[in-house]
Parts: sequence; structure tokens; C-alpha cells
Amino acid sequence: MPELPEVEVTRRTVQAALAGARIRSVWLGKPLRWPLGCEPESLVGRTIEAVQRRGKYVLIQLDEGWLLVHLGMSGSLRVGEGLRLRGPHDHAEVQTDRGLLRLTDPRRFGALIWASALDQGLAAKLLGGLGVEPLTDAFTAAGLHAGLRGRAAAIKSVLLAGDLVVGVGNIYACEALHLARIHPATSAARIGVQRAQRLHAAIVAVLTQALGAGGSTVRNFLGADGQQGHFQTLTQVYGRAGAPCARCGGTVRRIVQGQRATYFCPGCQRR
DNA sequence: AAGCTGTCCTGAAAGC
DNA sequence: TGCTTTCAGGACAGCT
Repeated sequence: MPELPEVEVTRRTVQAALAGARIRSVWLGKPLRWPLGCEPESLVGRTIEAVQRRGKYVLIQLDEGWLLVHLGMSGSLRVGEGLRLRGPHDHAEVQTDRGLLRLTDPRRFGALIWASALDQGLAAKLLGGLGVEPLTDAFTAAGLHAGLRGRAAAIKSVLLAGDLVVGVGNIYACEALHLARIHPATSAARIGVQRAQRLHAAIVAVLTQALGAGGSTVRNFLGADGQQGHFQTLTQVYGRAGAPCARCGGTVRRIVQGQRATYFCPGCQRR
């Protein structure tokens, strides 16, 4: 599934291919999570100036307005001249003078949204509540610690909520907590300075490592049929219930928090 | 305000 | 073998 690292790789790919491109036509297939929000024809002639990212949203900056793309959990963006014929799960295409941008999304949790400005309307609502970017200097251990204070919910759920720090999905939350040796059910408020420092470092490490792995699948976005991401093979606990923990030899467990699977090692992750 | 739960959707895997 | 059921997941919407 597209996590922050894959979204970032996608952003770079689209930026490299389409910055400066002029939109020739827009085609929409089955409905996605939200409607586009404008007439597709009104985008014809717009120029793509830059491609940015906020959390898991790809922000395509036009000379007038923005296109927001969210990949949901099964979405992917591809660019190129030689894309194969349109398939049943292709639900949006932006044809430009530098090639085609196509959104493929079997489960249609994703979205393509037009916004006149990022601080207005739906875009403002979607982006406004997002937490700090984890791979920037704005993300600090002190800030994380301060944010966790006063949150009674389980640390795993708080990380997933995205209002404190963005981009930590289910896999990364599990992996980061394992790396930081913190039990996923620990109340966020109980995490002190030292553990906040470990968690901060772990989040950065896990995302950075995954970004490297995601980078190895760049060719996915350039035409070849999608292959599985490589990160799965790097996980220490996610999807490994019953397997031995590589660090302490304990048995990895699977529990459910907020209707979501959590994997952790009871041997070395403490409340 | 914070924190649950429901919901969207479909392919893959498990169950019968 | 083939059909049915369950599960997975991002994150907003709505309710408590």
C-alpha cells in the first residue's frame, strides 16, 4: 500500500516528468472518494508548475489552483507516454503535452480533487488537521513529547491518527514502536522524555529506510506492471505473528487496536 | 476536545 | 473444485 515513502517517490517521479507540462484533457472513470470539484474541461490549458507533498497527499500546483491526489490504500500514479491500454481500475487520467498521468486505484479509497487554494474548501479541511512532517527539521523529540502529553489513547492509535505526525501508517507505527521498544497499548501520556526521544528516532529511521526501499521500486511508476513493494521483507514485526523477534527471541503477537491489526513483541516492548 | 466506531471498496486468502 | 465469508487498510464523518 502507498505509505509516505511511496507517496514521496511518486511525487518525485511526477515532478520530474510533468513539471512545466500543459494539460490537454482530463478523463474521469468511476467515482473516487470525492468528486473532482470542477468541470474537467476547465483544467485544459493549465500548466503544472510543481509537484509537492503534504502527508500522503500529492499536491500538483497549477498556474491556477491545485490538484490534490490521495492514493488511499490501493492507488498508484503512473506517468509516461507508453502506458498500456486503460484498465478496469484506472479512474482518472490527465493528458499533458509531456505525457499521461494516470491514477489506478482498485479499491477507490483514493481521490483526485481540484482546489482553487489549499486553505479553502475541501482542501483546507483535508490538509488543515495534519501533523508535522516527520522527515523535516520541524519534527523533534521535544515536540513529539509535548504532543503526546495529555493524550490518554494508546500510542499506536495516536501515531495513526496523523494529527501529531503524518505519514506513520499501520506498518510504520508497528515497526517504529518495536524499534523504540514501546508497547503499542501504552497510553501516549505515559511516554516520557527518554522514550519520546527513542520513538522520534525510530520513526525517522523507519521512514528513511522505507524511503530507500521505495526508491528501489521507482520503475513501478514508469510503465512496468506493479510489483510488490520491497519494504514488507524488511519488517521486524508487521505481519509476523508467531515468528521469533529478531532482537530478543520472543514471539511476535498480533492484537487488534481500533479495528486495526497491531504487531509487537511482548518480550522487548514495554508499557 | 478527545476518542471511539462506522464506512467506503474490491482482491486475496481462508473457510466450508 | 467452487462458492461464501472474512480480512486488509487510510482517514473522514459522525457520534458519544
